[in-house]
Amino acid sequence: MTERKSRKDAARNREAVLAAADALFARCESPAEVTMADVASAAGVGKGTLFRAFGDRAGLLRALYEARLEPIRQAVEAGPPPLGPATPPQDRVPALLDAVLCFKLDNRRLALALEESGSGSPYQAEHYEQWHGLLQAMLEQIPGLTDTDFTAHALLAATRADLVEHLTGGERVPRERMRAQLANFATRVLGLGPLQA
Amino acid sequence: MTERKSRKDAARNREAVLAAADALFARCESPAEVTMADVASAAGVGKGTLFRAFGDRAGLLRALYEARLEPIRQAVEAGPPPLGPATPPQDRVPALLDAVLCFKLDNRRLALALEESGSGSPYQAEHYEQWHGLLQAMLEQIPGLTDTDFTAHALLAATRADLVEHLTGGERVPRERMRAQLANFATRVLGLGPLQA
DNA sequence: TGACGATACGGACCAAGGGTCCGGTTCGCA
DNA sequence: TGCGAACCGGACCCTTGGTCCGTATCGTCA
Repeated sequence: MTERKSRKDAARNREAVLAAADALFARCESPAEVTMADVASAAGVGKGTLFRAFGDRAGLLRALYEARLEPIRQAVEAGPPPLGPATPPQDRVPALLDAVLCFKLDNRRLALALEESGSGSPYQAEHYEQWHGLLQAMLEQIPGLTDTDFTAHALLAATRADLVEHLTGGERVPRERMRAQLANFATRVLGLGPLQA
Repeated sequence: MTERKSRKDAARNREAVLAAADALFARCESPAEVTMADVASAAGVGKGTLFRAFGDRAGLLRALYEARLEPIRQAVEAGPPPLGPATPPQDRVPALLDAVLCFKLDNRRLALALEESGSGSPYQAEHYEQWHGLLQAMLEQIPGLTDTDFTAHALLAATRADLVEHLTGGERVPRERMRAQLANFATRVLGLGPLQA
């Protein structure tokens, strides 16, 4: 491990900040109304501590996001089917998209905060690169598909946090229905046989 | 006309502000680095004037966007094929998507500014509602398609400004290639016959 | 044309929030 | 137990969106 041991008060504070931020983003309506000062005071910590630990607001969001994302990443990299690597692409692509969608559904506020307030476009984020790369590699193995780079982007775009938020919050689309619609859409894009209702 | 006559200095200033903002957003790298004060001074106008004319930053962006969008809207509502209403849906859907994509390509910075800095999600914007509604109505007329609401969202998501920006700016995808890829993607989603390279 | 009410102008001003700084404290190792 | 390093935290700074009000301009009516 290259990680230098840190003082335990520092580690404790880092955890406190993560927990507090998590709670605040979950509680609040719009991520914009959670200020860094709020997070600091909720964690019982000074702003200096917060910024030293995470660099800036985007850093805090990223750290939270990555922590939440870890289980899914594990399941994708070395888990059981249909997410794991042993699954044929035709089934794994929809499974991956479904996992991403469910993640966004379960972490609406957080994903929203990261995508909108995160410095620059979400396309520069490391985890996006990973999802896109993986998805593209899977698409590449499906015969008859071209433009896998663009197709991967387009499929992932259907799971954008603000779209998900709009569908659930504004149009009141239930979770299961949305998952079915995305699966249907993916199936159609993959061009697998005649789609059924 | 319900529009009350305004004083001509007001009208002149409004135009000056629009022109200045247009130029600034086109010139600058990221829309975030164009401040309201910049726009005001570039237009030779005070901040008060600017805010009275447009309400807030989002209002200015919207006004600019709408002005740019007008020609396309016209072409869609009552123009020649393939954009006009006389075109069969199978051809009109790709045409519409292509038009939207070209618009985003031609107005990258502006669209980016509106989508990211525009108050709230871009899904609350009036023009998005219009595009989505129109697209959905067209999809509805294509036999064999279900989930037209979601499908319309997903197709439009493939033309999001930050994705377009990422593809052109980061991945250096040429304009024509991108248009072809989107057309291909749309075709596949519409489920029309076997797709060719 | 002169005067007057209404409207617009514009820059000083305000508030909020992200990010920085540094004196004081705590930690952990010898 | 002593000491240097690391950390703490809140006061402070600065940018930026947005407001306010005294002043200038417009347009109309006599």
